[in-house]
Amino acid sequence: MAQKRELLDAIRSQGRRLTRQRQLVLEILEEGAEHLDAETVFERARERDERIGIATVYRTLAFLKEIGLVDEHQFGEDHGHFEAVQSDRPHYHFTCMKCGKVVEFQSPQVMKLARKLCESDDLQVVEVHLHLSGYCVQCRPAGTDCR
Amino acid sequence: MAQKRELLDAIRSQGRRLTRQRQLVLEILEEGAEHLDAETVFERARERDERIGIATVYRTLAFLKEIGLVDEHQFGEDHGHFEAVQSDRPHYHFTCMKCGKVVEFQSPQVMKLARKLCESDDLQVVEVHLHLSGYCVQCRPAGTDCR
DNA sequence: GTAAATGCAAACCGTTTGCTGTACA
DNA sequence: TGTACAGCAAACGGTTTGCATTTAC
Repeated sequence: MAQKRELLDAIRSQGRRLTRQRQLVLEILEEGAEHLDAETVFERARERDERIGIATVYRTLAFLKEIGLVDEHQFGEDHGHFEAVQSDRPHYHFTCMKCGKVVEFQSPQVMKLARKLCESDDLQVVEVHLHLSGYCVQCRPAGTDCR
Repeated sequence: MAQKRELLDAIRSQGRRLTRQRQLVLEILEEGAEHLDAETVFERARERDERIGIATVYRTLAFLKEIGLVDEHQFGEDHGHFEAVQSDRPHYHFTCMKCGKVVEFQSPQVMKLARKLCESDDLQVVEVHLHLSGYCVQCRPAGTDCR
């Protein structure tokens, strides 16, 4: 859970407000610890506040992203997935092409490699997205092996 | 340019047809050698065939992707970008957050690292998407250095 | 009290689909 | 000549926006 104090500071620093709805959305992302899409966040929010609207969810997700409390991922689908940032724990994802399961990795080697790739072109890396897809053990086509 | 022969085989093998429009879309992707979105492909196609429709462009892009002649990338934007595959040359992208410029990398190390990450969870890797973003030399905020 | 944020509904925009007519094999 | 494909327009689904109302500060 994010410290309430820090959260308040982050928000108020820009003359913006901590509303019931913003707390709710962030709470849902934090306790879920999954990669929820906006629709799912909306559904879960509705369970606790039946008056919240989908527009508020989208605006809040954009807002939380803007102040750095939430990350968005695409996963090759046509809609975004959101998660509360786990501070200074950059991580990467694998999606199973059959069952959709998502596995997370943490590996400093990825950032290291990214920096190395950028060196020769003098590029400054800010974000690194590594997204693998394939088959998990359960879904692997019979007879194939990790190639 | 893809060999016409191979192209025909790839298409006909499934009882499907090589139409003027499919040739046109593939031509545009190959000569552009950029990462075009569907709208841009459509505009360029219209210049040479004023009767082609956007639906045909989308259907053709999906078709070319299906038979493996075209790749789609998201680049964190809300719409897809397409490119003709350069056979067995997997590559990765960097997007400048200010000017939008795209830089490509080729590095076998990425696939190597991906496989290593997947080993312990017994995952079979099929696709690897590495997408970096940050600032190019021209756009780098003044006074900052490659951290 | 007064901006900022919400809720609702309508708009938006990239993409897909249904249908009828066209053209590749 | 039969069937895959094209063109058009309408539908779709995720996301954004305009506006009146509410609420945090």
